[in-house]
Amino acid sequence: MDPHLLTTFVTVARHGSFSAAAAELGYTQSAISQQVAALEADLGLALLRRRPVEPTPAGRRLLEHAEPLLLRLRAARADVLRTAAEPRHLLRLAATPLAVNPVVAARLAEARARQPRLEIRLRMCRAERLAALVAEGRADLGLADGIAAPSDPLRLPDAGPMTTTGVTEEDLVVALPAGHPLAGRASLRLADLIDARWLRTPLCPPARLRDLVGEGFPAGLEYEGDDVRTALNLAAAGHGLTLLPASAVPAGGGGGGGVCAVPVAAPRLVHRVELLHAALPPGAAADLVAALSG
Amino acid sequence: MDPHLLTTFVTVARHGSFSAAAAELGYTQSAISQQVAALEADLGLALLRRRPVEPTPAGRRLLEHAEPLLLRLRAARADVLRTAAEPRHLLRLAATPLAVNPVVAARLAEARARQPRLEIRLRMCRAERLAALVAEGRADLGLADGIAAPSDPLRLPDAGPMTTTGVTEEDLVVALPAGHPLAGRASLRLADLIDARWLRTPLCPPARLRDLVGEGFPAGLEYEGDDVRTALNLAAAGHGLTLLPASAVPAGGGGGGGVCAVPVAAPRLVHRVELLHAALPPGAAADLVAALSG
DNA sequence: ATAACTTACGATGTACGTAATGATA
DNA sequence: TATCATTACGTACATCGTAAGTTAT
Repeated sequence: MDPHLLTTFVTVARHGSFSAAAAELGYTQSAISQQVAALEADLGLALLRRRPVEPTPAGRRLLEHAEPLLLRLRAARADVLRTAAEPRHLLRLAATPLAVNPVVAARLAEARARQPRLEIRLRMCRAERLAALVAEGRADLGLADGIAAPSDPLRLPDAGPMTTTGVTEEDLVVALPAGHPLAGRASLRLADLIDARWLRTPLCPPARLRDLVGEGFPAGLEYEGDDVRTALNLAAAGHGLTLLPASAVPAGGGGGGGVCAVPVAAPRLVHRVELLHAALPPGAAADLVAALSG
Repeated sequence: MDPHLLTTFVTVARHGSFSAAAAELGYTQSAISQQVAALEADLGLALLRRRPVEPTPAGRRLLEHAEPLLLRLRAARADVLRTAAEPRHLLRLAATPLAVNPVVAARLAEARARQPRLEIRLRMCRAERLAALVAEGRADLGLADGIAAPSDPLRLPDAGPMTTTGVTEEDLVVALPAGHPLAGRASLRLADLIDARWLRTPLCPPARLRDLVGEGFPAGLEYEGDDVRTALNLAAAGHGLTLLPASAVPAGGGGGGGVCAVPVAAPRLVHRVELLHAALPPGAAADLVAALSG
């Protein structure tokens, strides 16, 4: 169960090919073959069926363990290295697209006003990768957004010991095309929309949507990008509805061809932003955490 | 961050000695020295200060990560191997001393009555080790007991993905010596006992007691064993109070020199028993789980 | 026939043990 | 000075690459 072999195994399984894994990892096909063989010999059972390359049941089991295990290993390494790190004036912040709402942006501004030497590099990433990024120390702070019941924490993937703090909670709205029968309502229940078409976009993770709206919700268009205006334009054009924080939808829904934001009354849901970080590097990080936590 | 080196490092830190670690792991002193040096070189920082051998701050950090990491690694290995295991007729059960209460014992009997071929080997262990034992596959099922709010899960150490099921909940009582001023009461509040002396015993983990009773509770006698009758005898003799499940304290508190069990009315607490298991080996395990879950 | 994994084998590097050296109480 | 960790060095083993072999499409 050498992590080296585990990495190779995971890569082979992901590519479904020994040669592709070899290319990615910078080994020869032969070395990969030997490494997989060594892992199988160590465990005493076959992990991959060849030609086509696909995991056996035992292999599938191992895959479920290997990824989080390797993540924790990298996280531990990063954490130990942080104890000896230089104080940083540059903080690397990772955020999901909807996490930097007006409140968060304002608090970042306050922090920078108080600490002129503080530099911030903000980088966007998807929610699934955010926790890993922070755990591995490739970002100092993470801002994740998601949909939750009021005061409930977000369900983030477990990437080892990390601190999470609630930052903001705001109303959740459904973005409806201006001409939609429910547009203009003061609020609505998700149950009213059970047959509606939904926009599939990482802005509102499909997994979460399935929880909220039910299993077989009819899929509208799938938008793989994470630009809010694009999503709004698609919603306005009737490609499907989408759930967004109120602040992401421009006010004055009267304009022609726009979208209309209707708050979700039931179930009680909010759009929540959370700050997550591992052990903080010495320097300005602690101040920024305090500023963001409000 | 080779697990091999990590194991060595943890062992050295535990013994506070390279030579003792060498003896335990079956290496020479020299090999241990080289392994620790290799780990330090890999991370680029000192992990141990020598003579006396004790961890540096970075080393302490690494120790916090290493133990759970190695546990998860062993757990993953055990889980994968289980997928290819033979069906077992012998189930290895691990339990904390108070987990096998009358209800649990009865359910075990039912299961054995239904499945005559089923063999059970029951082994006692402390709560801290139980989760690790199950995760590593050294026990098939674990029965843990502890104190919790009604319907709340126990706070067990995280040892990787595991299923936990509530089995029983019963009243929590304070075992008081028969002559105690509060003996004979129908119920009491823990706050009434804030100045009482408590028996320190693994039967009622001191950490939990500290949560419940407050920080500086005066320590009575410390009993390192886990025999309930011994603890009751000590309580009867006035060495200190202890929290126990109602079924562990014999009824009829009138007898001379015995203990009197008084239920805890506030805070609302119960003695809870939970069943935990990883992926079940094929065979009788699933039936036993069903029987225990009731 | 060909793309893809496996096996054979030689070169390189890593890891351990023995033994000598160095440091500390 | 005795104990304990480190360093030096030789050996054994593990790992990788090249190249030949095998197998499924």
